[in-house]
Amino acid sequence: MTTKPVRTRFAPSPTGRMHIGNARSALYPFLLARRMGGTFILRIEDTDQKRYEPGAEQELINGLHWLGIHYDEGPDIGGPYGPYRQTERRAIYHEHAWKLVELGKAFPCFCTSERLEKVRQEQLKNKQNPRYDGACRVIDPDEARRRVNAGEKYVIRFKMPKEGSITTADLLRGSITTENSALDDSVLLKSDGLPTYHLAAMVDDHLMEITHVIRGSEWLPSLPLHTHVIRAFGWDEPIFVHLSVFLKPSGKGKMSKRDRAEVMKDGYSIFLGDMQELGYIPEGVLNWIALMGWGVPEDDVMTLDQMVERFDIDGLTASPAAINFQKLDHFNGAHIRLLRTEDLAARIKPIYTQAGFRVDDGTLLKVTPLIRERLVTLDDCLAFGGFFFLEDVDPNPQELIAKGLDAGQSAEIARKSYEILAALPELTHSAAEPPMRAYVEQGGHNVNQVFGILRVAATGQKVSPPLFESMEIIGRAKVLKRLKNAIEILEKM
RNA sequence: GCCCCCAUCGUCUAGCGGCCCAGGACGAAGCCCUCUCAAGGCUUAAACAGCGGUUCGAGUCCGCUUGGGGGCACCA
Repeated sequence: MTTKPVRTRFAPSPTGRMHIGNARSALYPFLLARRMGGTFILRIEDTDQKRYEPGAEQELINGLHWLGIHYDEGPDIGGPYGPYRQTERRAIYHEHAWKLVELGKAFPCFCTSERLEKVRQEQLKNKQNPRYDGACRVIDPDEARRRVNAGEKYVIRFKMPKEGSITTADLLRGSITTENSALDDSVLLKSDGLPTYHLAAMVDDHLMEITHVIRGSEWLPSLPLHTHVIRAFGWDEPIFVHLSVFLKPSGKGKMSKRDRAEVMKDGYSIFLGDMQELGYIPEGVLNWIALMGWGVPEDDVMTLDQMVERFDIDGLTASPAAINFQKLDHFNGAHIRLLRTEDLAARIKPIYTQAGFRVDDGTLLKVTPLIRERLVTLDDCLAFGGFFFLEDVDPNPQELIAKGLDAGQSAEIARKSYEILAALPELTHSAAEPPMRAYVEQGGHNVNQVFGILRVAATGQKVSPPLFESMEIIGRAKVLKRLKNAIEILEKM
C-alpha cells in the first residue's frame, strides 16, 4: 500500500441535533488525522431533503468547535476539494451515476414507488426477502436512454452481479465475504436528481482522497455494496473502520434520540447542546466518549492533545458500548480539577451571572480554588459558592441548631463565637481558627457543633467549602452581620 | 423471516499462545485524612457466556450453541 497522506472526514447529515454518537464519529477520524499529521475534513451529507433541518448544520459546526475538534476543510471554511456540502455537488453525482450506466454497472429504472411497494408486499407474503425484482434491468440501454430524454421519471440503480461473491474488509473485523445474491440493485441516484448515500459518499470519499473511512457500524451491512460501487469505478478502496454503536445505559438496545426524556430526568443528556447547558465541559465529554470504543491501559484522564499522542486506530473496539453517565460525571469532575484557576473562574463566571449573582473578579478568583474539587459540573458552583456573592443569607432555623443541642444552647454558641470573631482585628483563616478551636475545647462542645452553627450562619447552608477560608473571603463585616442575624433567629425560637 | 457484526468484573476496557490464580477506570463496600461536602490515599468484593476442537500450553486461534447488537428504503 502506498503511503498517501492521511485524510479523514466527519460526514454527518444535518437532520437533527448533535449527539454523542456524532461527536465520537468526529473524534476518532480527527485523532487519526492529527496523530498521522494528516487532514481532517467536515462534509455535510444533506441529500435527503425530506429530513433536512435548517440549523442542524450550524449546530454540528458549533458542537465541533465547542469540543475543540477543528477541521481543516469544510463547508464554511472551504478547501481544495470542495464544495463540502453534497447538495452543491449534484452535477458530480449525476455524471458519476451515468458513468456507471455507460460502463454497464448500473441502469435507469422507471418503476413507480407504488409498483415497488406492491412487489415488496408480495415478496413478504411469499416469505421472500424484499428486493428489487429487476424489471428495468432488462430494458435495452438505448430504449432507456430515449425514455429518460423524453422526460420520464427515473432513478439509477446499481446492477448487482447475480453470481459470485465479494470480499471486503473492515480494519477491526478483518475480511467479510458476502454472496452477491444476497445484495440488491440499490438506488444510487434518486428521482429528484440527488444521490443516495451509497453513491454520494463513495464518490466524495474518492474525490476528496479520503484514506480512512471511519463511520458507524450501521453501515457495515452495506459495505459490500459500497465496495462494489467503488470497484465498478475502478477506484482504490479506502480503509474502512466501523465503530460500534452506543447502547442505552441498561445495555438494552441502541441509544437513540428518542431516549432523551428518559435520560433528562436523571439530569443527563446525549445532546451536546444540553450537556453544555448542564455544566459539562468539553474536556470531560471528550474524554468520556473517547473511552467508549477505545481502551488505554492506564491513566485514562486525558486531554485532547494527550489523546492525539496516544491514539491508535487498531485499538478501537468492535463491540457495542453501553453508555454510563456516572463515568461522564467522573471525567467531568476530573477535568474541572485540572483547570487553572483563571480558566475555571472564567467558565463559571457566566453561570453565576446568568443566575443573577453579581460577581466581582477578585472574589471569584479567591472562591474558585475553594470550590474546584467539589464540582462535578460547572453548574455546581451555584450550590457550593453562591453565598459568596450575596449580601445576606437566609439560613434554615432548624439547621442552625447543632446536633445534640437545643436552640438556646446553639444561640449561646453563636453569641460566644460572635464575641471571639468580633474581637479579632482581621477575620482571616489563620487568625480565626485558633481562638475558635480553643473555645470549642473550653466550652465542652465538639467542633462539628460549633463549626456547624457557624457554617450555617455564615454561608446559609449545611455544606460549604472549608469554614475559615470561606469566612475570610466573605469578609469580617458580612460574617458578623450574618452571625448576628443567626443569633436573632435562634433567640426567637 | 433473511443477512451481517459482537461476546473479559454491574459498566467502559487492558490483554494481540506461555509475562494472567487476568490489569486499569467508573460504580459499590470498608478504612485513613477531616469543621460539613468533596478531593486525595489505602483496602476489599466483582469477569475470561457454554461446549467442543487446535496446541506441550488458550482469555488469546477454529467451530458450534447461547446471548446481545445492527441492517434489510428513491434515509443517512
